[in-house]
Amino acid sequence: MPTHPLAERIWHTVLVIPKGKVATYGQIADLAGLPGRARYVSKALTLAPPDLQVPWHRVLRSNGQIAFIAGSENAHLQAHLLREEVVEVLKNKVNLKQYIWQPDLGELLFKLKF
DNA sequence: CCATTGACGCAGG
DNA sequence: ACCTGCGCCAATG
Repeated sequence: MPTHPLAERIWHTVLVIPKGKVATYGQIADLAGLPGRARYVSKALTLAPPDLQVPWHRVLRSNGQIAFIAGSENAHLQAHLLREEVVEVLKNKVNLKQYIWQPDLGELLFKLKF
């Protein structure tokens, strides 16, 4: 079982997104200290061990869209999980104005130890 | 070692 | 709103 140090930073950052809020891939990369590596966030999420319970469904594209192809199984699952926590999903996308997570940096610094 | 691959982002047109 | 190209870079084969 190989270990993924960079991916772990991503996982822990995503774990801090509150229920009912969403973040973007780029935002998570920045907060995790990996600016410009939005693509890697998606990769890391696929590697996340299930027992960690990473709320991957709270991560969206910079325009609020669900990254999976519209209509795909994954897209439906993500939309479902979001609606379960009262996040509105219309046309495969979320209104970021309304649901974007605006973390308190002090708290973030406390919760993430890097 | 070299090439390809992404659950991306952004600037243009 | 839709499309195209380019930058990005760890991981994979």
